[in-house]
Amino acid sequence: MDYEFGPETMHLLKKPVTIYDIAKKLAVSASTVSRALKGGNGISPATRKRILSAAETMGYSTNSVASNLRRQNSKTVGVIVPKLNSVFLAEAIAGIENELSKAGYNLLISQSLESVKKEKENVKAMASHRVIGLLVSLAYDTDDINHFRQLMDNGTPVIFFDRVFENDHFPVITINNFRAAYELTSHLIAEGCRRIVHATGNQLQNVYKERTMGYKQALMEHGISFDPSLLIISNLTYEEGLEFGEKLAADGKRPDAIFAANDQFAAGCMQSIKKAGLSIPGDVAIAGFNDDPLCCLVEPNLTSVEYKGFSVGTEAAAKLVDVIKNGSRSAYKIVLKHRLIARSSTQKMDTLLLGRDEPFSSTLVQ
Amino acid sequence: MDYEFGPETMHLLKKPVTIYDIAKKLAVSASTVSRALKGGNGISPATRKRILSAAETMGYSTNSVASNLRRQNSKTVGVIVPKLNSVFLAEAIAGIENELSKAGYNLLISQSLESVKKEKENVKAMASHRVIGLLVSLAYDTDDINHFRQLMDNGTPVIFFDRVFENDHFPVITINNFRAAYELTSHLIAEGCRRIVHATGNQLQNVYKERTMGYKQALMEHGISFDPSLLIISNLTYEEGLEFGEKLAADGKRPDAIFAANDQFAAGCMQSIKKAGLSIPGDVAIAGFNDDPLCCLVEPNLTSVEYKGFSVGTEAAAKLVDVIKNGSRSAYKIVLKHRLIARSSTQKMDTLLLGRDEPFSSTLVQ
DNA sequence: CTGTTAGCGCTTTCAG
DNA sequence: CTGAAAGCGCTAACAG
Repeated sequence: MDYEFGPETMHLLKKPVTIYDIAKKLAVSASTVSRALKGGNGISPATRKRILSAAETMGYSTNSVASNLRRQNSKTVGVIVPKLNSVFLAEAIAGIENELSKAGYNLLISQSLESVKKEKENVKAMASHRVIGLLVSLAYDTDDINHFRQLMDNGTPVIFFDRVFENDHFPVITINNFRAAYELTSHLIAEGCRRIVHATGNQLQNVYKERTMGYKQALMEHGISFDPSLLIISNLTYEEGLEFGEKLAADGKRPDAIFAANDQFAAGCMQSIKKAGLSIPGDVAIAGFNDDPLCCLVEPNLTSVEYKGFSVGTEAAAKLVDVIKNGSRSAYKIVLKHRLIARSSTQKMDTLLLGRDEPFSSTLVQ
Repeated sequence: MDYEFGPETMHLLKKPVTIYDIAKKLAVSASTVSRALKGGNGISPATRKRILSAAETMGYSTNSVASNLRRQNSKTVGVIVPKLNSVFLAEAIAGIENELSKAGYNLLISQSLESVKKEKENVKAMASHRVIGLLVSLAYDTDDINHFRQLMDNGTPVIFFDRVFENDHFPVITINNFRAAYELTSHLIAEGCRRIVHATGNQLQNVYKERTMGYKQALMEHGISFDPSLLIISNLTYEEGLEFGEKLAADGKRPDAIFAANDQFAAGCMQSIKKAGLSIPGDVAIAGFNDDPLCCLVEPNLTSVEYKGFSVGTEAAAKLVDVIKNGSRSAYKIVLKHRLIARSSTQKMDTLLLGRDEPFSSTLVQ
């Protein structure tokens, strides 16, 4: 048999066998079959066995579409992320899938491609599919979350992770971005840096806004006045990092450190700064954020903030399962651990590895 | 209003509005509402307008579960991959989502975690959900594809990509792994390497098996006899690469090149070999496979075979859409372009960049 | 323990 | 152009 069911040959297809087919064959009622199939009580072991084996031989496959409609419950969870091809988000989704499949849920996934517009469409699709919960990391330009309102109104739990919007209605899962950036900046200052560039993203996004605040706070506390010309807003791609590094290397009044809000940008900077013949961290110290695997591949190794996508995903999914099953909310904000990992890209002094096994903020904060 | 719909407060939830609610409100029939909503003909512009605006204000959201059941067509495509947190697969899935969402389909995604057992469960779940098509990259230990049989039998198109199983029933999308490995090995030989290690994965997997064959073929054609002790079967992680590199550096009768079947392993080797004080490519040339972004981050830059996950995903999805819409099969095998990119990790001689803009094998092969 | 019955929300003939 | 009626496949009262 070959792979060629054209519009003309459709009639050749066996159509899926239903519980009625099984029922007829065994001369029982459909409800008996239904009961047998779902494995609870209220049915004799004998008939169950007959039904199960008939189902097997007839090639029966539950129609969950029908079942979902009838039970008003889809066993499907939606996930909306800005993009699927990012190490962090891929890790997060892996964590989510892992957790959710354990709980017997399926995953409907879509990407907003960093656009609120598509995000709104995605939400609508999720609503149509009657997902029983939604996990979301917001698009680059999302600046309010009214488009999630309707879902919430009919009781569908929505949980935000990583790129979130602080609010009083939905749980939110992040790290303490402020604190992490504060720690990182303080580390740079401790290494003797004074003119520290901060390259970051859209300030509408909590993650970037908070990191910027942490950066400013650290400067302030160390008596360094904030220089707006050292704050760079960028899309934080590797390429933009490259470009920025080039410009910086040519700069007469060159900064002595770069703190980028992600590792890609930092790696780009590193590349072009090395190419320009400057030494790292001697001339310019460089730090990133996320602790992407690339941190240990570039030379010198890149100082960064560890923030595991997999755990974020796992945590978000676990929280969702909890909310679905218990219907209650135990915390509206979960702050996950982070860890500053100082590597050679910032260690001008002979300092010790700063990575701490006792990270700053651990889990649950109400 | 707060986020706390417990089992006790469920009655507070507005339940979703149906077409009947709209119908009642406007004193028309449900079928009229249905027609209006789906935007075809057979309805007066005036009533359509009324219905549309009522739907809007009432917060109507199509119940696609019901609609799918009725139409016997789910508009949902399934994706099963060995894991979600791999650069290649994340790229592939991004490509798939991109293509499929353009066509108006939704994505049900699951990972087999490299286990046939879970893969089988995943297939069952996909079948239950009545996906209208399935895209699959196989698990590490999958050695037959009978578990996809039933889906095919009721006419659901299944398309394999990357890790595939050659067969006469389902389309398959890959690159010419044999050829790519052949080219890469030949390149190493041209650079003067003679004792070339090939580190690869499970030989049940087409991708690894074919690469091994390409490697052997190149050796043979250049009069180098195949030495089984130079063929390493591994899980190809970075860590295993590190380990292997260490062992190799200590080896008295050291090989002069490593061709790893992925970039992670190659990068690991590079790391520990550099640490051991050997020069790359002087003492040992190293090449990987996939052209992961890391290739341009490590030093020296890693020679690899470009094979873009995004295009593979896009191609697979496009093919699926085609099959779904036209029901026919135009080719059972699609071979995508690959490109050998020689970088400094293998260029002992002063050869030119080997990257060709006219790659070897382009698209469609029947 | 098993069967009957009545829908879940939507689409689709078929009549008007 | 609109309405009535039937039913997709399954589940859950409710009877027996």
